[in-house]
Amino acid sequence: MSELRVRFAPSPTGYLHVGGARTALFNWLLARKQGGTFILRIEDTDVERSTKESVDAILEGMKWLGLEWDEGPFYQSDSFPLYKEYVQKLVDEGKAYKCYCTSEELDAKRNLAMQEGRKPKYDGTCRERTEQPVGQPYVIRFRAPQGGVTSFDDLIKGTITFPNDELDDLIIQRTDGTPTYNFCVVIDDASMRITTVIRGDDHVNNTPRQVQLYEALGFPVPQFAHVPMILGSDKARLSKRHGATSVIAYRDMGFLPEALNNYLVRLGWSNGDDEIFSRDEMVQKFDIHNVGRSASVFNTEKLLWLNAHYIKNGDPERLADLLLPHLSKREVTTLNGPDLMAVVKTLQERAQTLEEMAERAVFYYNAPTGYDDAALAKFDKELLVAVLDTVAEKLASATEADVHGIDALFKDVCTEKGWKMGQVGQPTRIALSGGTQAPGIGEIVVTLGVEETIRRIQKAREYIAQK
RNA sequence: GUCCCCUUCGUCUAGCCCGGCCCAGGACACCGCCCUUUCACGGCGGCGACACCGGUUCAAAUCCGGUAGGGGACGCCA
Repeated sequence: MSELRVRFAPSPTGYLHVGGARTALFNWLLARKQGGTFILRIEDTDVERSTKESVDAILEGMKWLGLEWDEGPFYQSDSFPLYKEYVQKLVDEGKAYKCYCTSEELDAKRNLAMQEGRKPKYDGTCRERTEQPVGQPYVIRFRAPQGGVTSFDDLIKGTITFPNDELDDLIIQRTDGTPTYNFCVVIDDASMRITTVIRGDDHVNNTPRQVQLYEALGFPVPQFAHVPMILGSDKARLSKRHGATSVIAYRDMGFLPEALNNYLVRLGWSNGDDEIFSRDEMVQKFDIHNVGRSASVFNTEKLLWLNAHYIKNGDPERLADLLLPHLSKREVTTLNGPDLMAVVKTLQERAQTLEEMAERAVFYYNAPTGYDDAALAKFDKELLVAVLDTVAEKLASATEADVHGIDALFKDVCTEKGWKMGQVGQPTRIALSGGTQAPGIGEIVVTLGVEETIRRIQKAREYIAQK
């Protein structure tokens, strides 16, 4: 067990999105790789926007991806007394002070500064104030060091330095007495003894403030690793407008968790030219130093390719289980039809998602109620009838019931009657599935069973004869 | 506006730290061919990038400087 302690700290204001999932994955990976501890912490200091539903959605997403945490979930809202204590400590030491400026005044000053092209930072009105108004609402601000620089060594981006003059006295406690984000993270990361903070790129600018806080509080400063953003196809920050961003939405669209994990880990991180990683390989090969410095675009095409790969190589039994909800969504019941595992096997090489697989599996359970007339029109009516009759007849007396045997049977029909395989296979396929996009004839017949096959062929024959 | 970060094929990336093996490799997508009873799978091939400008050097994708473009932050949100 190493001393490494990392955490994933989402704020419960929505579902778990792919960006957060990747951050969580990197944390998890590093913890597993180094035998460290992965902690889940819910950052719900914003009582207004945090919801129980969001917490549940996030946990559901994490579990689906298999990112099991070792400690937590901890809730920041449970630590309010702790934060208060530290705020008081800073005030007592003169490292924080009360500020009576109202939000309105602050907004006005900010806007003015922006207009005049200045940095919209707090002007320090209350920093050196001596008289303390009684009964007036106030916030508490951190007395940030002036002059000099604050810098830190980012595991991904290298050394990053900020002039202290760019930083202002941030609010650490609101008018209502609740603590703010930048303060809470520091207290939490310190008290949870986090050694490495892996988080989104968008936090880089918060880091120097936090470093100052660590130092003011006398806590050791952890290491930081800021992972680049995930962008949409237009290179703008990924949002709903680019399509699905929720991890659970991907599950519902028929993606496998291993595919999403594999996709996400390759977004920003690489191990030479490797593309496919099992969980174990990921853990074994992951190295935070191989995470790229630039943002990457989320590309569904590649995710689809990976998903198809994992479907193709997946365990049919497990896939069958996972397929169930997608079938019931289509009101398909597998009770009176072929074995679902057998069905899955015929579809593994033909589906990119479980949704697609379910769609393609429907005909196995619900006999076609209509046929692809356009496809049928390519053959003479007489030929169709003759083919279906012959096939049904042959099948009725068939002794072989495996795929090879059935395929051989169709070949025999062709040689005996002088037909081409296309003239026999295609009509039969349409008779059995209703359309032209289906698994191999032998596979369908064996999966469906000879009896049901003959029934369907006869039904199609009737349909064609009556036209 | 200010600060911080980023910039290799359409996309994900290797290479960059430790210049030459790179007129830049892999993958997805796309195009073509092959396989084939459909749809797929698979195989083979093709298209396609070092943002730009200077400098250092015998030699630069790799080092240095600048420019441009993009992203992020600037909240009593996290």
